[in-house]
Amino acid sequence: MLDRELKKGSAELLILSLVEDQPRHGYDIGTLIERRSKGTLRFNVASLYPLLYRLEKRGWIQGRWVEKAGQRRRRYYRLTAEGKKVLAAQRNSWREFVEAISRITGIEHA
Amino acid sequence: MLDRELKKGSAELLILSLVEDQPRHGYDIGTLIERRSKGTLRFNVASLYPLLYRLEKRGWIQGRWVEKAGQRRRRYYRLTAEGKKVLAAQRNSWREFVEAISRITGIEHA
DNA sequence: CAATAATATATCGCTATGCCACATATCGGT
DNA sequence: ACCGATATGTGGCATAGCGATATATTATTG
Repeated sequence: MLDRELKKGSAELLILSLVEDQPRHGYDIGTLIERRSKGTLRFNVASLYPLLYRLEKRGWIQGRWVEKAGQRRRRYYRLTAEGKKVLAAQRNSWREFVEAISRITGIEHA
Repeated sequence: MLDRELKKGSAELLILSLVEDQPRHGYDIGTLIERRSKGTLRFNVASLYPLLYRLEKRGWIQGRWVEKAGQRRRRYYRLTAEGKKVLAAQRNSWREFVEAISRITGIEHA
């Protein structure tokens, strides 16, 4: 119903936003989304990790393994230059999308 | 990533909202969504019609054939009592969803 | 110290969804 | 006669979501 990019947009938008300021690893991203949304949003690992691989393959994020004594290895993802552009575009798409739904359903947002 | 209801929510929400005030037929719903969203949202018929059948099967909308001379038969859908409840719930879910995304991505809405 | 929870990444396989492409039918305009 | 708009409908493919399951390490708690 919306163009392909927009539809996948909300999931991708969340991840790209979270790695914007600092590199984060998958598990961190998953728990952050759940906590910050107060439980409204939840990522299943079987969706989250494959999505991270897709984003990396597209060159929007770049991962690297970090191993520290006393903790399991983690793969930290940072936003690439290309990813920054995509994030900006997706933010606009999201705004447009929400406005469109508002116009049709009559829902107002705080 | 969101619960099943929420995810299908946006598509269902649009349809339920549009048949809230008056019965509408499928083609009308499709063109209305496209026009009111100024092209941002578009329903493919191969998604729209099956979705209408699903909503009717669940008892949220009720369709009836209307045949008038000088036009092709149309199936008009009206919102059922059950559908009204679902619509109210989905409006709340949608608001929650948008707020959650806003909190995580830092996007403000007009 | 043994069991359990939390952390962290990973994948199989089922189901549902989206949509391209195509099909059918009627009406109005050119 | 042809084409575009209106109107409904479907087969089949590609993809996404996710429950279930697996593996490995560290922290906690009885």
